[in-house]
Amino acid sequence: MAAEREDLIDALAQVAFVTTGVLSAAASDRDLSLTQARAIGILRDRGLRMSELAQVLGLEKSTLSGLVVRAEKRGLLQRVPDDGDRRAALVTIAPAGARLAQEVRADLEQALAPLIGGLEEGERLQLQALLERMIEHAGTRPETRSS
Amino acid sequence: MAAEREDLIDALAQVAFVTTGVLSAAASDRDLSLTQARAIGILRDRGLRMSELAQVLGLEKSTLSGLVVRAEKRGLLQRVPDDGDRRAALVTIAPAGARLAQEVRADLEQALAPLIGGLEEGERLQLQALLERMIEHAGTRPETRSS
DNA sequence: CCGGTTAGTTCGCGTTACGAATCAAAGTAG
DNA sequence: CTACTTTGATTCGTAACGCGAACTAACCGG
Repeated sequence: MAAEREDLIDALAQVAFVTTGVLSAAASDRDLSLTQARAIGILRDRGLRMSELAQVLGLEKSTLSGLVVRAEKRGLLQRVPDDGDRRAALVTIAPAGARLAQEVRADLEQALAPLIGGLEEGERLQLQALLERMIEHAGTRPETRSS
Repeated sequence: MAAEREDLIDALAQVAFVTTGVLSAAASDRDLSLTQARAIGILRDRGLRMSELAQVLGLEKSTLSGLVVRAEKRGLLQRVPDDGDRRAALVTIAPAGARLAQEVRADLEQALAPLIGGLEEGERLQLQALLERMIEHAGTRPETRSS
């Protein structure tokens, strides 16, 4: 039964690589790095502070600075000063960024279609439910990083 | 029903990021890049030619060269000449690399434990089966990259 | 042999990411 | 009100990653 768990890990890893690979390709078609694509995807809904976004992405603040500067130069993101704390900057998505995010998302969906297309409607829902349960439990862990 | 599919995509992406994030952390604890970790994971079983490994990883041959050189310097991989074709080099895992792969894998398993631990035994098998079906259909697609 | 193809390597370049140092704004005594 | 510390973010130097173009070596068909 330990072997079973190992196989699950393998399957998870493989699917993860395929998914990120596809996303990375869709992103780079639009001159976005995988991380930039992630960032605009995350900011689709809400704005975040630099430090918050860095944590979500698992990056150092210094790394994020550069990333946001580049994205801002391209008009994909924008930094607005957080009123109430003049040190903090709120990163929000700009119209062009939202558009790009939409496109990348569409490409991702299309590229993954053959994978999930092989599943029945009910199986898709099952899969989604299982994945969402996993994500829930992921929140339990405080840190993804160790160093 | 389009919304359902979108949610599945979201769930897939999130799980993919968590998984690669965890793996990346486990790898970097041992001074391995995510790609290096992938490489030694792939070579766990079988040896591959440079070009084959490059394709599996979705990398350019030139990129792989550097990666293998660095890994070889650390005694993780080794290149043996392919007899029958003196141009080709077979990349195989070295003892130290196999040990590291084992460790990384153990860490990955441990880090993912809370996620899959929330599932019943039967659900785990279900999930694994669904993921494996997806991977099968992934093989149908000829190329993961576009440019 | 000789052109064409295939396997790998080398080189130069830009991007990504990290960590240490720095700076400004907040918070916290005393 | 003036220090001292903490927090949010940027800058700078450095290393690794990845690409594409150019190159070498070996195979392959005539």
